[in-house]
Amino acid sequence: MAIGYACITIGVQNAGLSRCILKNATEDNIRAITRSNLSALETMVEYNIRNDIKLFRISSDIIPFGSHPINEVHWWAEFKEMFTRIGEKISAAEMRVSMHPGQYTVLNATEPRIVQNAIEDLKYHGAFLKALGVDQKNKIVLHIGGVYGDKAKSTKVFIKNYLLLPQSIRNRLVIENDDKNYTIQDVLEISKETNIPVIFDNLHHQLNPPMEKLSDGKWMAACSSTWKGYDGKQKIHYSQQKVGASSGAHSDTVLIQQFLDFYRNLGNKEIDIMLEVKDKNLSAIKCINTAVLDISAKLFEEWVRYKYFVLSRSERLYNEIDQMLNLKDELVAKEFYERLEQAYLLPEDMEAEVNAAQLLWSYVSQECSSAEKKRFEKLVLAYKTRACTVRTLKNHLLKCVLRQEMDYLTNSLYFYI
DNA sequence: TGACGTCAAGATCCG
DNA sequence: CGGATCTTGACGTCA
Repeated sequence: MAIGYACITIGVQNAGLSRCILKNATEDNIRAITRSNLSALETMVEYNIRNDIKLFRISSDIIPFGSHPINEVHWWAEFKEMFTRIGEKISAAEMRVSMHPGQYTVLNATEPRIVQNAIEDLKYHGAFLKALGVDQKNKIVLHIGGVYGDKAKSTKVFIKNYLLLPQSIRNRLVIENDDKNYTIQDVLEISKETNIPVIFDNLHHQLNPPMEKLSDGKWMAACSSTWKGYDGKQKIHYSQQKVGASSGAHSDTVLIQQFLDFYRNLGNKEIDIMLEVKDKNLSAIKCINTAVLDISAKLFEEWVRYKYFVLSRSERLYNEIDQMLNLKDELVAKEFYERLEQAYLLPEDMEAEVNAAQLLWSYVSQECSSAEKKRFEKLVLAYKTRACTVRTLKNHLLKCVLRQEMDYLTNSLYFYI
């Protein structure tokens, strides 16, 4: 069992990805962005290792224009050392990585150029994973594509084009149900003919259920047998609908009770769960700490990161959690995270925000310049009169914290949520 | 033709 | 100048 997240980390320094637009895609710029992004990847991998996260999706944007003819950089050779080093860290930690070309990579398109682009894109993803030196349990996830008014015919085209792919790419390819066109039943039928492993996506399934009505558990069991030993453990995607948003939109955070209901009903616990959620690594750690690990030791570290954020929302919740953590015997991860969720959902309270900002300021102010002091006071006043948002205030505090290298505060989620 | 999804870059406006 | 707030980009399908 592993639980992981996709592409980017919240609240981790030096882990941001860069990109460029076509207009700026010169050889030098592509090279510089590639180097920077590989360095960010290494930071994210190290973060995952520190936090016992063993499942991670690598962003398709990691190489700018990775499958576009404008990119003529032989990045797999030029950055071989970095790839090898990162790949070794991944393997040594028994982390499983994946990549997921988006909705615009359409292998079954009617237009040959689009099919060719899709093939190039899959080759790019394959080359990236190969450069890392990770084995074929590290997958490339793909949707089936378009329907073009005839699903049976388009399904055949998908299979035909799949068979055109190099064996090394086919070895890594797995297919997923989508929220509009191909149901889990459609995808399983394609798997029957091709032996491609199938990813069950719970939210897509909810929005696009097949004619045949089975429980989620039954569908996941059906997918389970598409995963062979050399493919690694069965993998699924899990997400929750964002309330009030357009259907299919991912929630800001994974609500832990809802996740536990799903998790406890899983027949097969030997399964890897990729979370698709806005707060990324934060929800991954939440779910791991609640469902997988014995967390009492980990929770205190979590609290160090969250505490000022909670204080900025509510002193009552802050005190409740603080007291809860002192009663170690009665410590329950679920209750801890449910209180964090309450804090998330509370509306902004100006008094609480000012209170938290001033507490942090009492640590920061001891070593700051008079200009920083002046700006802080100005921003507090501005915030109180609604002339600026609390974000501005937080950014200023963070800038002071980073300049002073106050390590215990730089990772505080107060600054990032 | 616009919506869909992604998320930083880029542009623009404000004080 | 810093910061807030759009808009753009690059991809393809579908209503």
